[in-house]
Amino acid sequence: MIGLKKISFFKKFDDAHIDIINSNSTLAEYQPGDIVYYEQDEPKYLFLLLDGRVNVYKTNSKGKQLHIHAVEAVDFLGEVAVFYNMPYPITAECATKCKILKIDYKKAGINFCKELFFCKELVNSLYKRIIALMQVIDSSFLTTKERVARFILSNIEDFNGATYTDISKRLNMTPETLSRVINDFKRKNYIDIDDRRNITIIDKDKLIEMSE
Amino acid sequence: MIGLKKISFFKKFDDAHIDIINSNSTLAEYQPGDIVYYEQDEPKYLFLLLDGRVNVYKTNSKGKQLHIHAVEAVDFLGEVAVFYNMPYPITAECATKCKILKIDYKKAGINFCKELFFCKELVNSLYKRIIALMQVIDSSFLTTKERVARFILSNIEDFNGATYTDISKRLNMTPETLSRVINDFKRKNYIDIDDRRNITIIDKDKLIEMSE
DNA sequence: CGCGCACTTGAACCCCTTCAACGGGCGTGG
DNA sequence: CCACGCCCGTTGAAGGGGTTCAAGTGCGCG
Repeated sequence: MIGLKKISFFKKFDDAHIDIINSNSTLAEYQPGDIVYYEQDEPKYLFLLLDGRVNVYKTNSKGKQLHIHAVEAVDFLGEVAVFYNMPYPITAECATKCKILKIDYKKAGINFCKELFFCKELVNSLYKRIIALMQVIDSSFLTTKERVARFILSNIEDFNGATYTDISKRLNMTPETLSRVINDFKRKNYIDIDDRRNITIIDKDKLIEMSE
Repeated sequence: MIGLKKISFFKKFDDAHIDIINSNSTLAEYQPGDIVYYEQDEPKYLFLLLDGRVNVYKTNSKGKQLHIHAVEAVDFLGEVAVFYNMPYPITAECATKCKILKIDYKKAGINFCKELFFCKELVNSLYKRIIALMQVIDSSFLTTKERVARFILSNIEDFNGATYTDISKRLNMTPETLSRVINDFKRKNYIDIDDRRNITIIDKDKLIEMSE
């Protein structure tokens, strides 16, 4: 029995609903790199990411990946597929250790849209997806330098502990390109990198200018 | 007074609601090329496209446009901005003559999310946006040849009367590139083009193979 | 007839990827 | 403790897909 009541999302559910969900759900632990679901799979579960971070990306027929965004707990996963009865449109891969509630929504027989409060949550969730997709499209306009500048300005802490290879995936470019851009910024004194490869911003204005 | 009752979307509204919307709306006629709203504008109206087709695209700081999709009547326009109180994320431009209902949603004081049936419509609308955005992202994987092949296979009728310049915008490529690809397909006998520049498919299998 | 617009075609260019070679750090096993 | 392998980052060189620029060409229409 999982304490669903503690999750803000479920606060408005009455006990009967929570029981139904509880009795049709399993809590799973995932390791970094584990796949929650693959693009094209038929939806089986509605996932609720309770702890951790999951990367969501699309893969084309040639195996190339396009990173869309990182889903942070607590949030849904796979809700678009589930509610529209279509194959999962993307692949979801754990970036960290994750705790995920797998809701067998068919067994649970929940018609979420019957409940206004749930419908509202669904709207919120879809809205977040739209914003993420818009950002991907926005950044598809940008050159690699612009994307990196933007990333440094808004996600500098993400460089801690992460490899360039990981970051380059999030930025949809090759590690080589990321390396070249970063070293170019360093050479131009926009940023500095210490021994432990932590980045500090030296010339914020230049970076802002650069980021568009 | 506009016959809102006739529009399927409003069928479930009671008369009081319809009156409120009616008395806070104006019906506007647009010509091809007219802008319904610009990216970054503060939302003023919720638009309901009653007749015609509207192209929706993003523009970057260098003026380059990325076509996202074509909205066909009857559908909302601007609902993401309106419901989330953010600037319009895209630009909407009429492709044909259009009839659009401009709802002054603030004056009307409608809290759409209070009504379950409306909330459901909103979910549907957001869902459509997500699908369109996913398709844009999907096609960003493809080469120009793949995109053109796909377009010929699924939108061949759209070549009638349209210029290559228009089509190239929808496909997010330059007219030069479209011309080169089309003529390449013709040279290889995948398609044929008559005097009036109507396209017929000769080798459908090759096109399918080509489209990925 | 002449003008404008759309399409065509070639050539240069650009941005990024790909490929390849190399170096350095770190853990593991001998 | 050293040796080895591996992964990650770096750097250069080549290549590719598409855009841009520029110079035609052809057609419709006043």
